[in-house]
Amino acid sequence: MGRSPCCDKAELKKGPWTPEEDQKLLAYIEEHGHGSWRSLPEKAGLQRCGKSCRLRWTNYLRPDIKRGKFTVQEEQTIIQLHALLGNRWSAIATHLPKRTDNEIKNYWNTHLKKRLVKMGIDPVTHKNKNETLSSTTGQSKNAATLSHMAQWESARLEAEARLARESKLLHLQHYQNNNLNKSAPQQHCFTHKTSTNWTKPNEGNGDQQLESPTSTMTFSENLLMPLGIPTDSRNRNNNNESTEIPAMIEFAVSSSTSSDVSLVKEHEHDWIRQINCPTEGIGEGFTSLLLGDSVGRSLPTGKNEATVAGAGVVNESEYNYYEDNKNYWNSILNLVDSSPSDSATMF
DNA sequence: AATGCGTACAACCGCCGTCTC
DNA sequence: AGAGACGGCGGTTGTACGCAT
Repeated sequence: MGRSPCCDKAELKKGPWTPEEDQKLLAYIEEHGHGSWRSLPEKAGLQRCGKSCRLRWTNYLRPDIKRGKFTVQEEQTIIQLHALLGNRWSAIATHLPKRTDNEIKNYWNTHLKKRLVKMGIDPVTHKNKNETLSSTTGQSKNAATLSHMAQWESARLEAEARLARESKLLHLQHYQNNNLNKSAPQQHCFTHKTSTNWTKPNEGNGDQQLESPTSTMTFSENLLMPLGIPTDSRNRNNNNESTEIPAMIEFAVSSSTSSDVSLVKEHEHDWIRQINCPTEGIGEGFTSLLLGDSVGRSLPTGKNEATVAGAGVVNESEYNYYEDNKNYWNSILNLVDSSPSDSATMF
């Protein structure tokens, strides 16, 4: 019954990884793929638990990780997604290419959360704290709205997970069919072209030519497009103009099976309807988050230039970015709520 | 120069759903 | 069927670092 224990914890090393350990892990995965994490440390000559190896790989050594400062756009995305998903870092990370859930989580806790608090925004509800305190009757509605949003997003994630499983199976079958003649079964967890010049994630120019479809969810490349992980997030509209299609929209458009759609549809209208009512519920808080002083450093006021606490001056590109974001969320709402009679404009 | 404090982030911990035997 | 390992996830902690005093 069951399996043998993962590792003999008594002899395992803990704490920070040394460059030598990193090198061993990298070299092993480069050659063999990670395979079973449980057996990896022994094969790679590491005195580490498999779990520790996996974390080191996924959070630090993976070649497709972008490190360093988060851009304003990334910050906005995190805030927006956090408002929608809460502390579901892995889900948020799937919409931020090359960022790990751990990194996003850390960044939220050390930067964004504090920034929102300073601005008087509740980092949990994303509502202005004054509004939260003043509207006791609105609290239940807010909770209901959040609940509906959570239901909707849960349904979406459920469908996403199912699709991932199905696609993984398909991909595995495809891989097996194409590799019957190969002797050693290799993990296809990433594709790495430069086999000799590994650079540590903190090094290099951030545009390393390392191709890897590996996300924190370890999808194959076949999965990235339907799940909206931007292998190429550019899309064309009717006028053949390049437009940024939000990841969630891509997902909704291209990957939902009929059952998935119905699953999602069960929940979507309730909270969309509530979001459409701008005087109550999360819509208000969210709108104020995006329009008001919360992320004001990238938003213009009525004046030529706006300076916000610790933020600096808003320039034209930032204003355009705001406009993009406005369109982003309107697009999400319009797409999700596909009924032509309902125009889901919240900004 | 020494000390204290705050910040950032890598790494660990524990839980949970899934999978394997 | 069910025990137990695996892998993923979110929360928390430990520690290195920078800055102020």
